Parts: sequence; C-alpha cells; structure tokens
Amino acid sequence: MARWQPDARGRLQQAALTLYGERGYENTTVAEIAEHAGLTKRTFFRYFADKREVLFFGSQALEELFVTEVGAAPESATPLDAVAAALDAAAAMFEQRRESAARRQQIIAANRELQERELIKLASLAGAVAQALRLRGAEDPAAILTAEAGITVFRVAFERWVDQANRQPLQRLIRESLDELRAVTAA
Amino acid sequence: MARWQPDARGRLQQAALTLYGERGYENTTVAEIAEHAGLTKRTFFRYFADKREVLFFGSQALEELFVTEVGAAPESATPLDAVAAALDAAAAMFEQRRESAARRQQIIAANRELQERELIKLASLAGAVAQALRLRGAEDPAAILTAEAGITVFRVAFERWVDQANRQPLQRLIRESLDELRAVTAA
DNA sequence: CGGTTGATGTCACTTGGTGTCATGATCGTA
DNA sequence: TACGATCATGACACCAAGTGACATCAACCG
Repeated sequence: MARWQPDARGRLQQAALTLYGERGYENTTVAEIAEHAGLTKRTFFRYFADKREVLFFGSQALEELFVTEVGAAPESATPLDAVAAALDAAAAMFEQRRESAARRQQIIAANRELQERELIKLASLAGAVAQALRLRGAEDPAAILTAEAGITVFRVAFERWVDQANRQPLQRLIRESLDELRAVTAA
Repeated sequence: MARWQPDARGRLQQAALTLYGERGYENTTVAEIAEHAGLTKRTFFRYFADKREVLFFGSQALEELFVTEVGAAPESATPLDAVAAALDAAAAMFEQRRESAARRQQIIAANRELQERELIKLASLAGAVAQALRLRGAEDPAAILTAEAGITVFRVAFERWVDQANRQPLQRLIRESLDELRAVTAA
C-alpha cells in the first residue's frame, strides 16, 4: 500500500478546475483546492508557484510544439509560413481537447488576474517562436514581429473558436484571421 | 494651514518610483511607500487598487489619446493608417518624457508581475483602438487584428527605443517596425 | 537491518489587500 | 457665528497568498 495517493499534481489541477469553475477563481482558496485533493496548502505551493499557475501547467508543452513546428518547416518557407504551419499543428492539438479547452478559457475570461497570466504566457510563447525564427535565419525586428503577429492571429481565432455558436474548426478560423491580417496590412 | 499635504496620489507615485527603482519592486512594501509619502498603507490602497497599479496610472490618458487620434484620422484613411497616425501622436508624447519613461520601463522589465500588468494594459489599449476603428466602419475581425498589430508595432518599437544605445527617435522606430510588419505579412 | 531519500505535513511568519469605525478640518448654510 | 454634513485620512482587526524551517514516515538500498 502506497503511503500517498498517486498524481498529486493532477489531483490538484483537477480540484482547481472544478472549484474555479463552480465558485469562480476569487471565491476559491488554495487551502480549499488542497483539501479537495487530499493535500495541504503547503503541498500545493510545492507543485505550483502560485494560485494562477495551476491553470497554465500545459503551456510549456505548447511552447515546445510551436518551436518544433517552426523548426520543422521547409527551409524555403517564409517566416510567416513557418509560423502558419505551427499554428496549424497547434490547432489540430486543441481540436482534440475542445471541451476542456473551452471550460478552461471560460474560467480565465472571468478573472483579470488569470487574463494577465495568460497574456504573459502568450508573450513568452511569442518570444520562443521568435527565437525559433532566428535559428532559421530571420533577422530582428522581422523575427519578433512575425512571431507576435502569428500569436495574435492565434489568439483572435482561438477566442472566436471557444465562444462561437457556429462550430467552425479552429484551423479554418486561423487561416481566415491570417488572411485578414494580410489584407489589413497590405500597403 | 492645510491639515494634509497636497497631492497625496502624486507623492505616493513618486515614492513608489523611487523605492522600486532603488530596491526593486519585490523588496519594497506598500507600508514603506506610504511612509515615504507621509501616509499609511490604508491610504495607498484608497488611491491605487494594488501595489502594481501605482506605476500604471497614466495608462487611461494614453488610451484616450489613441482613441482620439484614431477618430480624428481622415475618413479616407485605411484602418491601419488611422492607427499609424495614433502611434505617431503617442510617439511624440513619449519623446517629451523620454527619461522618466525609460526609468519606469526599466522597473517593469525587472519584474514579472509588473510585466503582466503592462501586458493587460496594452491589451486593453488594443481593445479601445479596435472599438475606435469599428466606429469608423471597420468590421471584425479586421478591426481587432489591425488594433493588435498596431499595438504590437508600438511595443516592439518602444522596447528598442528605451534600451537602445543609438538614439533614434521613437517615431522613426515605429515607422520602421510598421514597414517591417508590412514586409513580413506580404503574401 | 539500519541509514538515506523524498513526498508530505506542521507551524510560524510576512505581506497584500479589505471592512469598519474614529477623527478632525473644511465648507455650506441658517 | 454656529452647527451639521462632508471628506480625506488614520487605526485596527482580519483574511488569504506565499515562504522558510523543521518534523514525519514509507520506501528503497546497501
């Protein structure tokens, strides 16, 4: 018999998602999350740096996906095409988890602190993509601008995807947003 | 003789800037800021919603500037041109306060919580610009994409402006970044 | 079998942030 | 002039986030 139940981190994430969803982020204490998971507040903070971070544990994997895909694009691809390929891959990944992604996004949308955290995660993602573009030979400021533009496209499309009534696939919304960006920036 | 010294808010802002700059944001307590300004912690929180907000009090004025300028652009201007005009006006405004803007930005760059707050302020700014574009007849998602792209250009140029050794005017950096964005998004 | 490791608990503490009431100067008005 | 309302601030108690230090105890290892 194991001394502790397995997957403490997962239990904490699950409990946080449930409680944030039921009562809202602000009306949930860390002690309550921990108790729900059969643990203590102190243990929560051993797994997550703060009360927000428990919702963003997957963001490093997303960053790795983006970097891999940008690096894997054919050498002949322009920077924006490489980013577009990464967006496509990310879209396919989210399409698999649509339900839980939408739930999580709803929680984030309801709280400003969580939105702040989301924004800095996206900024970090853009930074990683920019670095991947530089490895492909892109120069600054083109690299950072392309990366930021790509993440913006992703964000705009993602927002439409989660709260739309009409169920369009994320990939399609991304392509549309990207085309729209090209249109509005055409001199 | 007045019972209280005038401009409590300004004194708090000044004290915060000084202390954040000297010891860093994390090593400064709100009680210390308040004491420095001859006030109490409780009064600090009457003027500013939290410890971060004291650095961002001017952001509403910036938002208003952007909205005004976007609205004032000639009707014939494209959405991106209207945003470009607003960026120009904002640049002129910052060029007047270069020294203090750089000091403030250095403080923000040194702390993650402050970066988060900065990002949500910029997101709010982008939202306001998008709304101003809609009032000019732009449709979504063009409005939001144009606004976000414009703010991204501003952010990238601003970062280069504050920590550059070579003193190029902000307006010029913004124009260059905008041209670069147009170049990387050209199909 | 005894020592070490590693995940967890316990406890005390600092700090950000808030609710509530007290204080006392200032201002309008009779 | 006097008096009551208003308003900025202080005082105080409190909660929750987050951290450091140390204890506990099953599992593992030689």
